[in-house]
Amino acid sequence: MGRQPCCDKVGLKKGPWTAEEDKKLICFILTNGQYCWRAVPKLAGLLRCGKSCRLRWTNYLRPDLKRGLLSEYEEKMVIDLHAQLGNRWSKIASHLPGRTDNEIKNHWNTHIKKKLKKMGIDPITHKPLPNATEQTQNQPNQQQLHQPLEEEQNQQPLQVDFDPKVDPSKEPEISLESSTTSTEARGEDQIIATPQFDTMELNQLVNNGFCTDEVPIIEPNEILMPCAPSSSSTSSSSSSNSTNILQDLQLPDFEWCCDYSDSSLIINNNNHEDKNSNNSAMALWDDDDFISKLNWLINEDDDSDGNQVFDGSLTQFSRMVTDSESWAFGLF
DNA sequence: AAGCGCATCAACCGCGGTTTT
DNA sequence: GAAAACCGCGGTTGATGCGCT
Repeated sequence: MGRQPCCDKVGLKKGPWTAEEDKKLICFILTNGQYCWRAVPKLAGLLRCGKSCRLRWTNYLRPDLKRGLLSEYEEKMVIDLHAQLGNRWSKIASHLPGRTDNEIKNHWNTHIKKKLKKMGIDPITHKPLPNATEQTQNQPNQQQLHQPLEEEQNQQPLQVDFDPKVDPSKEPEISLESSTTSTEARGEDQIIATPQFDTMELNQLVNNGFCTDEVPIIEPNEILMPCAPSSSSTSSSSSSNSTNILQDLQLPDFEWCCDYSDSSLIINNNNHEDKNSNNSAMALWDDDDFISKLNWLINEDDDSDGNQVFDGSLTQFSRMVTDSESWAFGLF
């Protein structure tokens, strides 16, 4: 005999998640962390399968998600990584903090594919389309941009280090020299997350194929959003467009951080002096007022079935998670 | 204002590899 | 070792929104 089924699929809810479901899932993960997914629906009081919960969390509710269109640089990264990895969206996503495989996949299919085709580039092979040679004469040599995987891997690629200490408002510097100081873990799928073309080609690509008017740039520094109630925050016009719902709530300053090395999710209070230090540093909560507010937010509208009474102080949880839009809809 | 078509993206489905019994 | 469930991934779908006529 094998295992017992994780859940009885009869009677499970499908389709779009409601704010209430989001809230339940968030509360559960707040209290338990990312737990065995098959147990989550039952324990969280959700009529969903664990798979659906995991998907909802990873693609939508995770607080470290960066919402909004991909920036130019992210698009370039995606294109280059796709040239190296193909449709391995999760691997590509792992090089783009705050982005999910689903998001990248969607963006590829809806935006990048079209742009590449428009440029006369085959989005699958990353080579000029056969019938587009004329069109590509004015374009950068795409075979230079994206060489076949085997060739690329035998070369010392250009390299971009995602160093959190580097001013995030600037795009990562592209080194034209090979480097052995990559900060990323070396693994089987280690890909130097670097566009395989030089800066001139990059500029050509940007100027010829990527209209900056089309893609609002989200700078890396917007991943970690300073949440001081900004007088001119354009994102405050709509909660649904907000990068972080807590901005909308105008709670005390903090920023979401994420230690991508082990996927730990943390909240980093913006008041900390060391906020620019390595993201892997576990931030502590020292704003009792903020904590009490969050406690109140969660407890204020507790589930009537009592499954998710969030009766502990948030300070006891090392991994804090929350969501943007669902908080807006679910808690208010 | 209504109808239509297109674009977007959240969510589902199915598969393959891994883990557990 | 086999069987069955779990998990994660990639492909696809369908609901919704938006722009155009």
